[in-house]
Amino acid sequence: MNPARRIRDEIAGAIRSGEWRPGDRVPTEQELAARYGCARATVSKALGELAASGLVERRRKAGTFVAQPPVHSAVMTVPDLAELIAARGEAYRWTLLSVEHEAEGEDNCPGPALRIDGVHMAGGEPFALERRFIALGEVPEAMGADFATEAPGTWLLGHIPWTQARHVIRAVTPTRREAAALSTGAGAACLELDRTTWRAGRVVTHVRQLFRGDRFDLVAEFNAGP
Amino acid sequence: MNPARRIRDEIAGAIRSGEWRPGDRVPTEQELAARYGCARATVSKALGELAASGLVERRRKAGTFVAQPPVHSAVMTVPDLAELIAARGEAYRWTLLSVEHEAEGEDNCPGPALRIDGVHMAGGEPFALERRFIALGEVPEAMGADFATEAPGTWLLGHIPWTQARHVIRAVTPTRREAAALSTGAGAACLELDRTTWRAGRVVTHVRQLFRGDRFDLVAEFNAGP
DNA sequence: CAGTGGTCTAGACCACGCA
DNA sequence: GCGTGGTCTAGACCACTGG
Repeated sequence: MNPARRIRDEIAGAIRSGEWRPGDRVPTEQELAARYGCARATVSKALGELAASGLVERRRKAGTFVAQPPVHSAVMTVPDLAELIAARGEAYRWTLLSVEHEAEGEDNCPGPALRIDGVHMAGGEPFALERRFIALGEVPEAMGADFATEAPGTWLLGHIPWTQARHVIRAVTPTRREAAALSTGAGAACLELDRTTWRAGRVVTHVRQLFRGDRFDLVAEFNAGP
Repeated sequence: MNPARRIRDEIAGAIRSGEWRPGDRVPTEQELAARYGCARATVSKALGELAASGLVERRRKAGTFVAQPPVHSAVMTVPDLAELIAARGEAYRWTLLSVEHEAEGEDNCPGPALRIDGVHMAGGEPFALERRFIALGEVPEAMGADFATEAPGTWLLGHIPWTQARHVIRAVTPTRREAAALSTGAGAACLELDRTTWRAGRVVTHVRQLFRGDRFDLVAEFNAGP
């Protein structure tokens, strides 16, 4: 076994099992190097990975300590709708409702923009409503795209990879129009996913997706450490 | 500037700006070492960090490549309710409704368990309903805890740090009882957060929290790279 | 089988922050 | 000051895997 991996996993195990408690001091790099019979750089790499994953905190002069558990963050999977629906064994289809050219998009997507409305369908049934703004200042080629055949999210993935994004998740009661478009009851709870996407600090697109509460949920995993 | 940091940031910038596209080949460690005038180990560290953050993919013999953008994952903040409410400037209070000792908890928390029901209050108003199971096989000391004065989540944090967790987020319509307990309309959408928590592979606790849709939303950030 | 990343070593110097 | 982590070097060997 890798010395670095072994050191990392043994320390991670001691922390996760509760043997080492938050605030406990981890042995110094020199002590660990002596104990494991390896170079200090190897120990440094192992501790660096543990620090990067949040299991320990390192302070100069003071030493390395077991960190306080950050129970509050988790990695959430925001699925690609086409993939998600295909994985369920249902047929996916995108239905375009409208494309409008606007001089001023909205708060979350300023400047000239396209406003695209459509529906994601699963097995012939509406699955999610989508309203999207695409900043034409950032993605002028969106003017020439055909959003009737390809969902705008899919098109954007091919043209603007490597973005940063912010998601806001809410539970909302749909309007009558929305409920009708989703073929759901007027009072049925829906999950709203708002995503704003940047590239190099500038908004590329903003999308609001509305899901039937009885057909969609999000899953997030929290796994501290390597 | 750190050579390693500089290499890392310049490559990350080239990827995020779109200059280097997914699938593009990154120069070899030797080429980068020569270009930046540093040791190969330094380049290796920088590329390793980029790989750890998902910006590049490394394959032996083949080389290092710009990865496909994983638009589907984001880091979600699952707030500590007491902190969240305090940050809003409202008074936080936990109200215990009941504690039951059960021989068999439920699917998500098997074996003997405590079942605890209660309400998280913000500024005198109900903010979230909570039903929690605590596995007594894993946390026998929970029998002696006073869940009237301390919310079970807070108590657990002090006794079982460093767990792994899985969250499921849904939009639901509350039952009449739940709506009444939350002081909200019978048809108002609510956000449900289900969290199952493990330690060393065994379930420690399972909690279902129900929030008023008009008073709570979740935020997730996606920021690939360092 | 050759080139790439993966890992490790032994040593060095620096920066920081507590005493 | 002085001990800690932070970083870097030059070199080495290994493991994998694509051509």
